[in-house]
Amino acid sequence: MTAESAPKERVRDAERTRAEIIEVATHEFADQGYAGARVDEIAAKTRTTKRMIYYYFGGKEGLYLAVLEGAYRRIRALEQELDVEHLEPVEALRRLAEMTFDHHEQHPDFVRLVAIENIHYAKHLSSSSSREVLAAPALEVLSRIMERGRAAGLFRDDLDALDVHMIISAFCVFRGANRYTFNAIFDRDLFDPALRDHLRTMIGDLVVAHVTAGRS
Amino acid sequence: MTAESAPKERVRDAERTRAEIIEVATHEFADQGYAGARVDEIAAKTRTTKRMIYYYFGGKEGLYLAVLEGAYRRIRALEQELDVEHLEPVEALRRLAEMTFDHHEQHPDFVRLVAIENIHYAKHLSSSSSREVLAAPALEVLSRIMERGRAAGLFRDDLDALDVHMIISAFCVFRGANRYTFNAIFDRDLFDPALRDHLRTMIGDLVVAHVTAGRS
DNA sequence: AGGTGAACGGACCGGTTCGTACATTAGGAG
DNA sequence: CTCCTAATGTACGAACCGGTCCGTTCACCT
Repeated sequence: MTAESAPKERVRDAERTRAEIIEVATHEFADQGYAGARVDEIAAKTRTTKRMIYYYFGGKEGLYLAVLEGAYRRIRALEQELDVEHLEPVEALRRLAEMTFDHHEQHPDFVRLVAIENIHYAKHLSSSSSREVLAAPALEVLSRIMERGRAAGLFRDDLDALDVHMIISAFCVFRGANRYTFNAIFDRDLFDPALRDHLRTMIGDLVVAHVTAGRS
Repeated sequence: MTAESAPKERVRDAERTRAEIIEVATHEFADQGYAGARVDEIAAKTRTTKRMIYYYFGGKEGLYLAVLEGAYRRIRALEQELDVEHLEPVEALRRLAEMTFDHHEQHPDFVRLVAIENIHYAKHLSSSSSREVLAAPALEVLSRIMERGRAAGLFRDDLDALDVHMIISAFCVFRGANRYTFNAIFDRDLFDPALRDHLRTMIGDLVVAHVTAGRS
């Protein structure tokens, strides 16, 4: 034994193979779309063969579903980490918006997969193990912030948390999902590092202005 | 001659055939994506044959490009109609936002084609007859409104028109492009007629709150 | 050690799909 | 009327692509 801590490099390792297929497939589907992605190509970029894709996932659609669920699972895990309970409502809201912003910037594959899934009318997401995968924890955090803000008389009292979530989401998703056509038309790269802080501040300003509108 | 005004129903009509192909292809590409759309299927839904697609557009990619350019051309034509010069800045801005909202609601195919084009990194849009097709007239209208708003001391003076345009666009595009996953996750159909007025008012409120933030 | 089942590889198949060669007709010009 | 070309239809080919068949090898268990 040269290394006892290392769990021994097995030639045959189901979990290892499965995970590698998912990883490669995530990039391929995100890059090419569902119809555009090629099972042969995914297999080729793996250390294993196409046979294994069918062995583990049943087929192209099964693989896509696994990719989608994996992506949502990872995102949900990240969302659950955020803790803004200790901040005052206005600052907490801004931070939530900025964290969503960072989040979407750091996971372009996820943003693209969501766009692709929408092209397919979310039919995979609708069936899947929906109820378990879904339910964004970010929304619960937001609800709490807004409750506190309302109680303190800082926020408007006619607002729905889901509406506010949509505003933040729309901004951050748009930036990632539409950056290419936006750049082609307006010649502005929304992912230009020099623009990042500006946009990040903007979504904070925007949502704060909205929930505090009418209050001095 | 049974009808003199009717331009005679010709059996062979290049423009007619061409237009019908574009129309059908627009729906197919918007519905299935580029890779998902089938040339045979498009041809079958036309009164003509696949041969004509290759005759007029050279191939699948050429057809897609023609569809994309046509969609942008139609949208641009609509944008040029809007006239808010007679309204005061705040109302004008709200109206612009609401018109964009209506606009995206009435042209779901366009919204989907933009999403699809982004999946392809806007490579078709970037090459194409870009400079001519692009340049959204809506942005010029917006610039004028903001200039007037600033001059009247109603708007903040540190805002960029393109930023404001992005906010409006993000909201309206998100509603159309992400409605399916949003509905799957939050069980709220963003195109539910009962919700329409609420969302329409919201984008107006949002953008007005943003540009007037800090002003009493 | 040897048996057993999970994990794996590679060749292959059948339908699909983009694209084309070739034949044909409509309809206007002269 | 005739010719000539734009416009159109039919049939087919070749590559592609998702999916499967069959055989092989590894790792663990007794």
